[in-house]
Amino acid sequence: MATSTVENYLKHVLLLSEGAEDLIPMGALAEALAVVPGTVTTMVKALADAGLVEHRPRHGVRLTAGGRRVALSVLRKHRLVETFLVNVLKMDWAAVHAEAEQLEHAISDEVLDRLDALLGHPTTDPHGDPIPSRQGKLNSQIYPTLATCVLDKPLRIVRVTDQSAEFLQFAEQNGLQPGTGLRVADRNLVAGLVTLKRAGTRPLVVSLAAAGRILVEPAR
Amino acid sequence: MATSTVENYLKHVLLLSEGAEDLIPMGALAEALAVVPGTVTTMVKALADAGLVEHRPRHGVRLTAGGRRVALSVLRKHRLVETFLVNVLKMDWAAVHAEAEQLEHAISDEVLDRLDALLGHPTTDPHGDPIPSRQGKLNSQIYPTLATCVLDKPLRIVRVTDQSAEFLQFAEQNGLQPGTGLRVADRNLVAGLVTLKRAGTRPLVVSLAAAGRILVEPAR
DNA sequence: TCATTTATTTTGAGTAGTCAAAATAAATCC
DNA sequence: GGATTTATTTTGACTACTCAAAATAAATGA
Repeated sequence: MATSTVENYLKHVLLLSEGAEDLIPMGALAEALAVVPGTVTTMVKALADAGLVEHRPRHGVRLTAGGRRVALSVLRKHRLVETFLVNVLKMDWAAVHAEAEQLEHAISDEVLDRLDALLGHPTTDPHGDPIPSRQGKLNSQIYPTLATCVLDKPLRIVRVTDQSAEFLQFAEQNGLQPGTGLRVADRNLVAGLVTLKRAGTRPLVVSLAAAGRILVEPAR
Repeated sequence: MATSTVENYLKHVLLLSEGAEDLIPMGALAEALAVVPGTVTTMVKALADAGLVEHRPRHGVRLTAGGRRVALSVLRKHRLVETFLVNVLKMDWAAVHAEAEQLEHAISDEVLDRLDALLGHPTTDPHGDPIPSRQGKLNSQIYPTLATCVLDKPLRIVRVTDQSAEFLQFAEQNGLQPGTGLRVADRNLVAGLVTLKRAGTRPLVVSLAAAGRILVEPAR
Protein backbone atom coordinates (compact mmCIF):
# COMPACT_ATOMS: atom_id res chain seq x y z
CA MET A 1 0.00 0.00 0.00
CA ALA A 2 1.10 3.53 -0.83
CA THR A 3 1.75 5.73 2.19
CA SER A 4 -0.34 8.87 2.46
CA THR A 5 2.73 10.90 1.47
CA VAL A 6 3.00 8.93 -1.75
CA GLU A 7 -0.73 9.33 -2.35
CA ASN A 8 -0.39 13.08 -1.92
CA TYR A 9 2.48 13.37 -4.36
CA LEU A 10 0.57 11.42 -6.99
CA LYS A 11 -2.66 13.31 -6.40
CA HIS A 12 -0.96 16.67 -6.80
CA VAL A 13 0.81 15.62 -9.98
CA LEU A 14 -2.60 14.66 -11.34
CA LEU A 15 -4.21 17.93 -10.25
CA LEU A 16 -1.40 19.99 -11.75
CA SER A 17 -1.65 18.17 -15.07
CA GLU A 18 -5.38 18.98 -15.30
CA GLY A 19 -5.60 21.05 -18.47
CA ALA A 20 -1.96 22.18 -18.31
CA GLU A 21 1.12 20.48 -19.79
CA ASP A 22 1.58 16.89 -18.78
CA LEU A 23 5.18 17.38 -17.64
CA ILE A 24 4.95 19.04 -14.22
CA PRO A 25 7.92 21.20 -13.12
CA MET A 26 9.44 20.12 -9.82
CA GLY A 27 9.01 23.60 -8.37
CA ALA A 28 5.27 23.60 -9.03
CA LEU A 29 4.93 20.27 -7.28
CA ALA A 30 7.02 21.49 -4.34
CA GLU A 31 4.79 24.52 -3.99
CA ALA A 32 1.59 22.46 -4.17
CA LEU A 33 2.87 20.06 -1.51
CA ALA A 34 4.35 22.81 0.66
CA VAL A 35 7.80 21.21 0.82
CA VAL A 36 11.17 22.50 -0.41
CA PRO A 37 12.23 21.58 -3.98
CA GLY A 38 15.03 19.28 -2.83
CA THR A 39 12.52 17.10 -1.03
CA VAL A 40 10.49 16.72 -4.20
CA THR A 41 13.55 15.67 -6.19
CA THR A 42 14.34 12.96 -3.64
CA MET A 43 10.77 11.73 -3.41
CA VAL A 44 10.14 11.79 -7.15
CA LYS A 45 13.19 9.62 -7.72
CA ALA A 46 11.78 7.11 -5.26
CA LEU A 47 8.37 7.24 -6.96
CA ALA A 48 10.06 6.70 -10.31
CA ASP A 49 11.85 3.64 -8.90
CA ALA A 50 8.47 2.35 -7.78
CA GLY A 51 7.13 2.83 -11.30
CA LEU A 52 4.53 5.41 -10.29
CA VAL A 53 5.95 8.41 -12.16
CA GLU A 54 8.34 9.15 -14.98
CA HIS A 55 11.08 11.61 -14.04
CA ARG A 56 12.78 13.70 -16.72
CA PRO A 57 15.68 15.20 -14.71
CA ARG A 58 15.81 19.02 -14.89
CA HIS A 59 12.45 19.01 -16.68
CA GLY A 60 9.70 17.55 -14.54
CA VAL A 61 7.44 14.62 -13.67
CA ARG A 62 4.57 12.84 -15.28
CA LEU A 63 2.37 10.01 -13.96
CA THR A 64 2.73 6.50 -15.32
CA ALA A 65 -0.43 4.50 -15.94
CA GLY A 66 -0.01 2.90 -12.51
CA GLY A 67 0.58 6.24 -10.79
CA ARG A 68 -2.45 7.72 -12.48
CA ARG A 69 -4.58 4.83 -11.26
CA VAL A 70 -3.54 5.50 -7.67
CA ALA A 71 -3.99 9.26 -8.05
CA LEU A 72 -7.50 8.90 -9.48
CA SER A 73 -8.48 6.61 -6.65
CA VAL A 74 -7.30 9.17 -4.09
CA LEU A 75 -9.09 11.97 -5.92
CA ARG A 76 -12.27 9.91 -6.04
CA LYS A 77 -12.05 9.39 -2.29
CA HIS A 78 -11.41 13.07 -1.68
CA ARG A 79 -14.36 14.26 -3.72
CA LEU A 80 -16.83 11.64 -2.54
CA VAL A 81 -15.88 12.40 1.05
CA GLU A 82 -16.43 16.11 0.43
CA THR A 83 -19.83 15.34 -1.05
CA PHE A 84 -20.73 13.22 1.97
CA LEU A 85 -19.63 15.91 4.40
CA VAL A 86 -21.74 18.57 2.68
CA ASN A 87 -24.78 16.55 1.59
CA VAL A 88 -25.18 14.25 4.58
CA LEU A 89 -23.42 15.91 7.49
CA LYS A 90 -24.44 19.39 6.27
CA MET A 91 -20.99 20.85 6.77
CA ASP A 92 -19.95 24.15 5.28
CA TRP A 93 -18.52 23.68 1.80
CA ALA A 94 -15.58 25.91 2.73
CA ALA A 95 -14.51 23.58 5.55
CA VAL A 96 -14.71 20.20 3.88
CA HIS A 97 -11.56 20.37 1.78
CA ALA A 98 -9.28 20.23 4.82
CA GLU A 99 -11.28 17.36 6.31
CA ALA A 100 -11.18 15.37 3.10
CA GLU A 101 -7.39 15.81 2.88
CA GLN A 102 -7.13 13.57 5.92
CA LEU A 103 -9.95 11.15 5.25
CA GLU A 104 -8.95 10.41 1.64
CA HIS A 105 -6.00 8.39 2.96
CA ALA A 106 -7.92 6.49 5.62
CA ILE A 107 -10.98 5.29 3.76
CA SER A 108 -11.14 1.83 2.20
CA ASP A 109 -12.58 0.96 -1.20
CA GLU A 110 -15.36 -0.96 0.52
CA VAL A 111 -16.46 2.05 2.56
CA LEU A 112 -16.10 4.28 -0.47
CA ASP A 113 -18.43 2.13 -2.57
CA ARG A 114 -21.09 2.27 0.09
CA LEU A 115 -20.69 6.00 0.50
CA ASP A 116 -21.00 6.37 -3.28
CA ALA A 117 -24.25 4.39 -3.26
CA LEU A 118 -25.59 6.32 -0.27
CA LEU A 119 -24.97 9.57 -2.13
CA GLY A 120 -26.62 8.26 -5.30
CA HIS A 121 -23.44 7.97 -7.39
CA PRO A 122 -22.78 11.69 -7.78
CA THR A 123 -20.65 12.85 -10.71
CA THR A 124 -19.43 16.09 -9.17
CA ASP A 125 -18.59 17.23 -5.67
CA PRO A 126 -20.12 20.31 -3.96
CA HIS A 127 -17.64 22.60 -5.71
CA GLY A 128 -18.54 21.15 -9.10
CA ASP A 129 -15.26 19.23 -9.37
CA PRO A 130 -15.81 16.00 -11.33
CA ILE A 131 -15.60 12.76 -9.35
CA PRO A 132 -13.53 10.07 -11.08
CA SER A 133 -15.53 6.93 -11.73
CA ARG A 134 -14.75 3.65 -10.02
CA GLN A 135 -13.08 2.60 -13.25
CA GLY A 136 -10.83 5.66 -13.19
CA LYS A 137 -12.56 7.80 -15.78
CA LEU A 138 -12.33 11.54 -15.09
CA ASN A 139 -14.60 14.00 -16.88
CA SER A 140 -12.22 16.79 -17.87
CA GLN A 141 -14.53 18.91 -19.96
CA ILE A 142 -13.29 22.44 -20.67
CA TYR A 143 -15.62 25.20 -19.51
CA PRO A 144 -15.32 28.97 -20.00
CA THR A 145 -14.83 31.06 -16.85
CA LEU A 146 -16.40 34.32 -15.80
CA ALA A 147 -13.14 35.89 -16.99
CA THR A 148 -13.41 34.48 -20.54
CA CYS A 149 -17.08 33.80 -21.33
CA VAL A 150 -19.44 35.82 -23.51
CA LEU A 151 -21.01 39.00 -22.10
CA ASP A 152 -24.67 39.51 -21.36
CA LYS A 153 -25.80 35.94 -21.95
CA PRO A 154 -27.53 33.87 -19.28
CA LEU A 155 -25.03 31.50 -17.64
CA ARG A 156 -25.03 28.84 -14.98
CA ILE A 157 -22.09 28.23 -12.64
CA VAL A 158 -20.81 24.66 -12.97
CA ARG A 159 -17.64 24.69 -10.89
CA VAL A 160 -15.58 26.76 -8.46
CA THR A 161 -11.92 25.78 -8.84
CA ASP A 162 -10.43 27.10 -5.63
CA GLN A 163 -10.13 25.01 -2.47
CA SER A 164 -9.23 27.77 -0.06
CA ALA A 165 -11.78 28.31 2.69
CA GLU A 166 -11.55 32.11 2.29
CA PHE A 167 -12.45 32.09 -1.38
CA LEU A 168 -15.23 29.57 -0.91
CA GLN A 169 -16.69 31.58 1.94
CA PHE A 170 -16.63 34.68 -0.21
CA ALA A 171 -18.29 32.77 -3.07
CA GLU A 172 -20.98 31.36 -0.80
CA GLN A 173 -21.79 34.75 0.70
CA ASN A 174 -22.34 36.10 -2.79
CA GLY A 175 -24.32 33.15 -4.06
CA LEU A 176 -21.59 32.06 -6.45
CA GLN A 177 -22.10 28.32 -6.20
CA PRO A 178 -22.67 25.58 -8.78
CA GLY A 179 -26.20 25.89 -10.12
CA THR A 180 -26.43 29.65 -9.69
CA GLY A 181 -27.72 31.53 -12.77
CA LEU A 182 -26.10 34.87 -13.66
CA ARG A 183 -24.59 36.92 -16.47
CA VAL A 184 -21.47 39.00 -16.98
CA ALA A 185 -22.62 42.60 -17.34
CA ASP A 186 -19.20 44.08 -17.93
CA ARG A 187 -15.55 43.12 -18.12
CA ASN A 188 -12.76 45.68 -17.84
CA LEU A 189 -9.43 44.09 -18.73
CA VAL A 190 -7.46 47.23 -17.92
CA ALA A 191 -8.85 47.59 -14.43
CA GLY A 192 -8.93 43.80 -14.05
CA LEU A 193 -12.57 43.82 -12.93
CA VAL A 194 -15.65 41.84 -13.88
CA THR A 195 -19.21 42.94 -13.11
CA LEU A 196 -21.69 40.15 -12.47
CA LYS A 197 -25.49 40.35 -12.44
CA ARG A 198 -27.70 37.87 -10.68
CA ALA A 199 -31.50 38.15 -10.96
CA GLY A 200 -32.92 40.02 -7.99
CA THR A 201 -29.60 41.26 -6.60
CA ARG A 202 -27.38 44.30 -7.03
CA PRO A 203 -24.42 43.96 -9.40
CA LEU A 204 -21.31 42.37 -7.93
CA VAL A 205 -17.80 43.39 -8.93
CA VAL A 206 -15.02 40.83 -8.62
CA SER A 207 -11.40 40.70 -9.76
CA LEU A 208 -10.43 39.02 -13.01
CA ALA A 209 -8.40 36.53 -10.98
CA ALA A 210 -11.45 35.55 -8.92
CA ALA A 211 -13.66 35.41 -12.02
CA GLY A 212 -11.18 33.03 -13.63
CA ARG A 213 -11.83 30.49 -10.89
CA ILE A 214 -15.54 30.25 -11.60
CA LEU A 215 -16.46 27.99 -14.51
CA VAL A 216 -19.78 28.46 -16.31
CA GLU A 217 -21.92 27.08 -19.10
CA PRO A 218 -24.73 28.71 -21.11
CA ALA A 219 -27.97 28.54 -19.13
CA ARG A 220 -31.09 26.78 -20.47
CA MET B 1 -1.28 17.11 17.43
CA ALA B 2 -0.51 13.54 18.42
CA THR B 3 0.59 11.31 15.54
CA SER B 4 -1.54 8.25 14.87
CA THR B 5 1.21 6.09 16.38
CA VAL B 6 0.99 8.06 19.61
CA GLU B 7 -2.81 7.81 19.52
CA ASN B 8 -2.55 4.04 19.13
CA TYR B 9 -0.18 3.66 22.05
CA LEU B 10 -2.46 5.68 24.30
CA LYS B 11 -5.62 3.92 23.12
CA HIS B 12 -4.14 0.50 23.82
CA VAL B 13 -2.93 1.49 27.27
CA LEU B 14 -6.50 2.59 27.99
CA LEU B 15 -8.02 -0.62 26.61
CA LEU B 16 -5.60 -2.78 28.59
CA SER B 17 -6.39 -0.96 31.81
CA GLU B 18 -10.13 -1.59 31.35
CA GLY B 19 -11.00 -3.64 34.38
CA ALA B 20 -7.44 -4.91 34.90
CA GLU B 21 -4.61 -3.35 36.94
CA ASP B 22 -3.84 0.21 36.06
CA LEU B 23 -0.11 -0.45 35.58
CA ILE B 24 0.22 -2.10 32.17
CA PRO B 25 3.25 -4.38 31.62
CA MET B 26 5.39 -3.37 28.66
CA GLY B 27 5.08 -6.84 27.13
CA ALA B 28 1.30 -6.69 27.10
CA LEU B 29 1.41 -3.34 25.34
CA ALA B 30 3.96 -4.66 22.82
CA GLU B 31 1.71 -7.59 22.05
CA ALA B 32 -1.39 -5.40 21.66
CA LEU B 33 0.44 -3.07 19.30
CA ALA B 34 2.17 -5.88 17.40
CA VAL B 35 5.65 -4.42 17.90
CA VAL B 36 8.71 -5.83 19.69
CA PRO B 37 9.14 -4.95 23.40
CA GLY B 38 12.19 -2.77 22.77
CA THR B 39 10.13 -0.50 20.57
CA VAL B 40 7.59 -0.03 23.32
CA THR B 41 10.28 0.90 25.83
CA THR B 42 11.62 3.58 23.47
CA MET B 43 8.21 4.95 22.60
CA VAL B 44 6.92 4.92 26.18
CA LYS B 45 9.89 6.97 27.31
CA ALA B 46 9.05 9.53 24.63
CA LEU B 47 5.39 9.54 25.70
CA ALA B 48 6.47 10.01 29.31
CA ASP B 49 8.62 12.99 28.26
CA ALA B 50 5.54 14.42 26.57
CA GLY B 51 3.56 14.00 29.78
CA LEU B 52 1.08 11.53 28.30
CA VAL B 53 2.02 8.48 30.38
CA GLU B 54 3.82 7.66 33.58
CA HIS B 55 6.57 5.07 33.15
CA ARG B 56 7.67 2.93 36.08
CA PRO B 57 10.84 1.29 34.64
CA ARG B 58 10.76 -2.53 34.79
CA HIS B 59 7.15 -2.37 35.95
CA GLY B 60 4.90 -0.81 33.35
CA VAL B 61 2.96 2.21 32.11
CA ARG B 62 -0.09 4.14 33.19
CA LEU B 63 -1.88 7.03 31.49
CA THR B 64 -1.62 10.53 32.92
CA ALA B 65 -4.78 12.65 32.97
CA GLY B 66 -3.67 14.24 29.69
CA GLY B 67 -2.92 10.89 28.07
CA ARG B 68 -6.26 9.53 29.18
CA ARG B 69 -8.02 12.50 27.61
CA VAL B 70 -6.38 11.78 24.25
CA ALA B 71 -7.04 8.04 24.52
CA LEU B 72 -10.71 8.55 25.30
CA SER B 73 -11.09 10.86 22.34
CA VAL B 74 -9.56 8.25 20.03
CA LEU B 75 -11.77 5.53 21.49
CA ARG B 76 -14.83 7.72 21.02
CA LYS B 77 -13.90 8.23 17.39
CA HIS B 78 -13.32 4.52 16.89
CA ARG B 79 -16.63 3.47 18.35
CA LEU B 80 -18.73 6.17 16.74
CA VAL B 81 -17.18 5.36 13.37
CA GLU B 82 -17.99 1.68 13.87
CA THR B 83 -21.56 2.60 14.70
CA PHE B 84 -21.81 4.73 11.58
CA LEU B 85 -20.39 2.00 9.38
CA VAL B 86 -22.88 -0.57 10.67
CA ASN B 87 -25.98 1.59 11.19
CA VAL B 88 -25.74 3.89 8.20
CA LEU B 89 -23.55 2.13 5.65
CA LYS B 90 -24.91 -1.31 6.64
CA MET B 91 -21.50 -2.91 6.81
CA ASP B 92 -20.88 -6.24 8.44
CA TRP B 93 -20.10 -5.82 12.14
CA ALA B 94 -17.12 -8.16 11.75
CA ALA B 95 -15.45 -5.88 9.19
CA VAL B 96 -15.83 -2.50 10.78
CA HIS B 97 -13.13 -2.79 13.43
CA ALA B 98 -10.33 -2.76 10.86
CA GLU B 99 -11.89 0.18 9.03
CA ALA B 100 -12.29 2.18 12.21
CA GLU B 101 -8.64 1.59 13.11
CA GLN B 102 -7.71 3.80 10.18
CA LEU B 103 -10.52 6.35 10.33
CA GLU B 104 -10.17 7.05 14.06
CA HIS B 105 -6.96 8.97 13.33
CA ALA B 106 -8.27 10.93 10.36
CA ILE B 107 -11.57 12.25 11.64
CA SER B 108 -11.88 15.71 13.16
CA ASP B 109 -13.87 16.66 16.23
CA GLU B 110 -16.21 18.69 14.05
CA VAL B 111 -17.05 15.72 11.83
CA LEU B 112 -17.33 13.50 14.87
CA ASP B 113 -19.91 15.74 16.51
CA ARG B 114 -22.05 15.71 13.40
CA LEU B 115 -21.74 11.96 13.07
CA ASP B 116 -22.75 11.62 16.71
CA ALA B 117 -25.84 13.74 16.11
CA LEU B 118 -26.71 11.85 12.90
CA LEU B 119 -26.58 8.58 14.85
CA GLY B 120 -28.72 9.97 17.67
CA HIS B 121 -25.97 10.15 20.31
CA PRO B 122 -25.54 6.40 20.80
CA THR B 123 -24.03 5.19 24.07
CA THR B 124 -22.69 1.88 22.77
CA ASP B 125 -21.29 0.68 19.44
CA PRO B 126 -22.61 -2.35 17.50
CA HIS B 127 -20.57 -4.73 19.68
CA GLY B 128 -22.02 -3.22 22.84
CA ASP B 129 -18.77 -1.44 23.72
CA PRO B 130 -19.52 1.81 25.56
CA ILE B 131 -18.82 5.04 23.65
CA PRO B 132 -16.98 7.63 25.77
CA SER B 133 -18.95 10.86 26.05
CA ARG B 134 -17.73 14.09 24.50
CA GLN B 135 -16.65 15.08 28.01
CA GLY B 136 -14.57 11.93 28.34
CA LYS B 137 -16.82 9.88 30.58
CA LEU B 138 -16.62 6.13 29.93
CA ASN B 139 -19.27 3.79 31.25
CA SER B 140 -17.26 0.89 32.66
CA GLN B 141 -20.00 -1.10 34.29
CA ILE B 142 -19.07 -4.67 35.24
CA TYR B 143 -21.26 -7.34 33.66
CA PRO B 144 -21.22 -11.11 34.18
CA THR B 145 -20.24 -13.24 31.16
CA LEU B 146 -21.72 -16.45 29.82
CA ALA B 147 -18.82 -18.14 31.61
CA THR B 148 -19.67 -16.71 35.02
CA CYS B 149 -23.41 -15.87 35.13
CA VAL B 150 -26.20 -17.76 36.83
CA LEU B 151 -27.60 -20.89 35.18
CA ASP B 152 -31.10 -21.24 33.76
CA LYS B 153 -32.17 -17.63 34.15
CA PRO B 154 -33.28 -15.49 31.20
CA LEU B 155 -30.42 -13.25 30.06
CA ARG B 156 -29.82 -10.62 27.44
CA ILE B 157 -26.47 -10.15 25.67
CA VAL B 158 -25.12 -6.63 26.25
CA ARG B 159 -21.63 -6.78 24.78
CA VAL B 160 -19.24 -8.96 22.78
CA THR B 161 -15.67 -8.15 23.83
CA ASP B 162 -13.67 -9.54 20.93
CA GLN B 163 -12.70 -7.48 17.91
CA SER B 164 -11.50 -10.28 15.68
CA ALA B 165 -13.51 -10.73 12.50
CA GLU B 166 -13.54 -14.53 12.93
CA PHE B 167 -15.09 -14.46 16.37
CA LEU B 168 -17.62 -11.81 15.40
CA GLN B 169 -18.63 -13.81 12.33
CA PHE B 170 -19.10 -16.88 14.47
CA ALA B 171 -21.16 -14.90 16.96
CA GLU B 172 -23.32 -13.39 14.24
CA GLN B 173 -24.00 -16.75 12.61
CA ASN B 174 -25.23 -18.05 15.94
CA GLY B 175 -27.28 -15.01 16.82
CA LEU B 176 -24.98 -14.03 19.67
CA GLN B 177 -25.28 -10.25 19.33
CA PRO B 178 -26.20 -7.49 21.76
CA GLY B 179 -29.94 -7.64 22.42
CA THR B 180 -30.25 -11.40 21.98
CA GLY B 181 -32.15 -13.20 24.77
CA LEU B 182 -30.90 -16.58 25.96
CA ARG B 183 -30.01 -18.69 28.99
CA VAL B 184 -27.13 -20.91 30.05
CA ALA B 185 -28.48 -24.45 30.18
CA ASP B 186 -25.28 -26.07 31.40
CA ARG B 187 -21.69 -25.26 32.26
CA ASN B 188 -19.01 -27.94 32.51
CA LEU B 189 -15.84 -26.48 34.01
CA VAL B 190 -13.89 -29.70 33.60
CA ALA B 191 -14.61 -30.02 29.89
CA GLY B 192 -14.49 -26.26 29.51
CA LEU B 193 -17.84 -26.13 27.73
CA VAL B 194 -20.96 -24.01 28.08
CA THR B 195 -24.35 -24.96 26.65
CA LEU B 196 -26.55 -22.06 25.57
CA LYS B 197 -30.28 -22.13 24.86
CA ARG B 198 -32.03 -19.57 22.72
CA ALA B 199 -35.83 -19.68 22.28
CA GLY B 200 -36.75 -21.51 19.09
CA THR B 201 -33.26 -22.87 18.35
CA ARG B 202 -31.33 -26.01 19.16
CA PRO B 203 -28.84 -25.79 22.06
CA LEU B 204 -25.44 -24.32 21.18
CA VAL B 205 -22.22 -25.48 22.83
CA VAL B 206 -19.32 -23.04 23.03
CA SER B 207 -15.98 -23.05 24.81
CA LEU B 208 -15.55 -21.41 28.19
CA ALA B 209 -13.07 -19.02 26.58
CA ALA B 210 -15.64 -17.92 23.99
CA ALA B 211 -18.38 -17.66 26.62
CA GLY B 212 -16.13 -15.39 28.66
CA ARG B 213 -16.17 -12.83 25.87
CA ILE B 214 -19.92 -12.43 25.86
CA LEU B 215 -21.30 -10.13 28.55
CA VAL B 216 -24.88 -10.44 29.71
CA GLU B 217 -27.45 -8.95 32.07
CA PRO B 218 -30.64 -10.46 33.52
CA ALA B 219 -33.46 -10.15 30.98
CA ARG B 220 -36.67 -8.20 31.75
C1' DT C 1 29.15 34.91 -26.11
C1' DC C 2 29.74 35.63 -21.51
C1' DA C 3 27.47 36.86 -17.17
C1' DT C 4 23.53 36.54 -14.47
C1' DT C 5 19.27 34.76 -12.93
C1' DT C 6 16.32 30.86 -12.02
C1' DA C 7 15.23 25.92 -11.48
C1' DT C 8 16.85 21.69 -10.01
C1' DT C 9 19.80 18.47 -7.76
C1' DT C 10 23.09 17.02 -4.30
C1' DT C 11 24.89 16.66 0.24
C1' DG C 12 24.65 16.32 5.04
C1' DA C 13 21.83 16.17 8.86
C1' DG C 14 17.48 15.63 11.67
C1' DT C 15 12.85 13.36 13.36
C1' DA C 16 9.65 9.57 14.09
C1' DG C 17 9.19 5.13 14.23
C1' DT C 18 10.78 0.38 13.77
C1' DC C 19 13.65 -4.32 14.50
C1' DA C 20 17.38 -7.66 15.99
C1' DA C 21 20.09 -8.96 19.30
C1' DA C 22 22.89 -8.27 23.43
C1' DA C 23 22.75 -6.66 28.29
C1' DT C 24 20.46 -6.27 32.57
C1' DA C 25 17.20 -6.74 36.21
C1' DA C 26 13.57 -9.19 38.59
C1' DA C 27 11.07 -13.25 39.65
C1' DT C 28 10.99 -18.12 40.37
C1' DC C 29 12.54 -22.56 41.43
C1' DC C 30 14.94 -26.04 43.49
C1' DG D 1 20.52 -18.57 48.44
C1' DG D 2 22.52 -19.36 43.98
C1' DA D 3 20.91 -20.81 39.21
C1' DT D 4 17.68 -20.28 35.79
C1' DT D 5 13.85 -18.39 33.47
C1' DT D 6 11.31 -14.35 32.01
C1' DA D 7 10.56 -9.41 31.28
C1' DT D 8 12.58 -5.23 30.16
C1' DT D 9 15.99 -2.14 28.52
C1' DT D 10 19.91 -0.82 25.71
C1' DT D 11 22.51 -0.55 21.54
C1' DG D 12 23.17 -0.10 16.77
C1' DA D 13 21.10 -0.02 12.51
C1' DC D 14 17.32 0.75 9.04
C1' DT D 15 13.15 3.15 6.47
C1' DA D 16 10.53 7.03 5.14
C1' DC D 17 10.27 11.22 5.19
C1' DT D 18 11.93 16.22 5.83
C1' DC D 19 15.02 20.78 5.61
C1' DA D 20 19.09 23.97 4.84
C1' DA D 21 22.43 25.15 2.10
C1' DA D 22 25.86 24.32 -1.48
C1' DA D 23 26.56 22.75 -6.30
C1' DT D 24 25.10 22.44 -10.91
C1' DA D 25 22.61 23.02 -15.11
C1' DA D 26 19.67 25.60 -18.15
C1' DA D 27 17.60 29.79 -19.65
C1' DT D 28 17.87 34.71 -20.29
C1' DG D 29 19.76 38.94 -21.53
C1' DA D 30 23.10 42.41 -22.72
